[in-house]
Amino acid sequence: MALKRDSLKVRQNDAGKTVKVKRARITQKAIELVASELFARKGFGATSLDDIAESLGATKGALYYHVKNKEEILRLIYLTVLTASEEPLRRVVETDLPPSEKLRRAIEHQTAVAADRSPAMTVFYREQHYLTGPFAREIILRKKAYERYFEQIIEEGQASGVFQPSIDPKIATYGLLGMCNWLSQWYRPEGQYSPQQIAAMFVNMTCGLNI
Amino acid sequence: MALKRDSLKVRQNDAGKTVKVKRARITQKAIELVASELFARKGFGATSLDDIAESLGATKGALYYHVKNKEEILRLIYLTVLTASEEPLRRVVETDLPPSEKLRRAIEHQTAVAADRSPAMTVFYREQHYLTGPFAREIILRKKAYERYFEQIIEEGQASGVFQPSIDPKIATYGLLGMCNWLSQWYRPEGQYSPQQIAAMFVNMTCGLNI
DNA sequence: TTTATATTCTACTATATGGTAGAATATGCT
DNA sequence: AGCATATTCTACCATATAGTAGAATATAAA
Repeated sequence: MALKRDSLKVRQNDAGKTVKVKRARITQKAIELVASELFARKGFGATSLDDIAESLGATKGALYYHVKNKEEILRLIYLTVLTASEEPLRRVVETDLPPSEKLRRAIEHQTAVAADRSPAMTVFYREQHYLTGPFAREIILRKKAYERYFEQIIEEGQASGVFQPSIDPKIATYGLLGMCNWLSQWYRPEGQYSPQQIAAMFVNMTCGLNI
Repeated sequence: MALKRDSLKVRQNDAGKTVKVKRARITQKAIELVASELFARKGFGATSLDDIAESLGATKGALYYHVKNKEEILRLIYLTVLTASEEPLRRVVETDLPPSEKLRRAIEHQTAVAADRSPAMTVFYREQHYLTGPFAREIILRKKAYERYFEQIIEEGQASGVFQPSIDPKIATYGLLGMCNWLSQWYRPEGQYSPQQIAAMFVNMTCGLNI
């Protein structure tokens, strides 16, 4: 079922000379990207390693030169999403901006991540139960820590009297994250609004947090 | 691996008489409930029919007397969630209440559904890609129709001048549904707040929709 | 008790798939 | 060119599991 790749054939180049084209080489990143899309579309369990290999124009055996097993591919996706998420949010929290502005930026950031890592995000919030061992525990902890950033911003706003004190910061965090992360269920890049525009509407919707 | 069920043995009843105990009978609903929990915890793809049968104290063969195949179990779950969701929301939309009150009730309803059908909801928003054929298409349509209810409420509120006109009703709907449905990722019945309390906080958060 | 029906169990098949070993091929260096 | 290394391919194994057939057992009615 593996595709016969052009790259294995001898081709004519621009000058008409026959040259052996470099074999299209597989990389970990390529595996991760292709897998993200397949996992998002068909699910981790329903995507076979043969599927992934075929999408890369290679065979299953080649995959195992770059990754230890199927779960490692999933691990790569989780690490990518976390890496893209954590740092920027941490920086927002550590600025001196007023809480409402911090929250605005946090929402913008979360929306942006959900939008442009769309397939990876879909996987991130859907296939966690396939992770096992220490890595699974690590993800749980890092997700909790990530939520804490949002909670901090909200607590700060409540302490300085600009956010409603009647809303539990944890619940508010879940609400905001749900709103933003849900993008992975509906967002399409070709849609009417940019992630920034969507984030702006979300901010407007939730200015109910302000007093 | 199948459990030997007590119900197959001859027991002594309270009066000391030996009686044949009724065999614990499997029903479609029992299969659906057990499967909901297993699917939510391990995923549809990673849950085998043997797993489900074992949780019911039966064998796989018995399952096939009540359902046609594995996908039908998933279909049952989807139908249950939709049945529990659609009607009450439709009634809210069709009342004469002011839009802001309609929206409050809609949020309350959505939160309640997400909370007390928790495993089923997890499955509902995670395993849709395992549905095939006409049923898959039906689900897509009914989900869209469901979103339309929310959009209607928001449009109505904007038309009567009580909701901000700058927010696209579709985006607002996605935001609100995301907020509520995200409960399936974190809600635990033994937690600090009731679904009603959570819904009240969500309503407060999003009163930014009001002018 | 007998009989018909409903329900479950046992044992099996066919298939898909994660993973592996070693051969084959490409690549880059000397 | 020749060699060592990196990378991919082919062919295979072992296992899990959806689904099936028919025997076995329970249930209810007469």
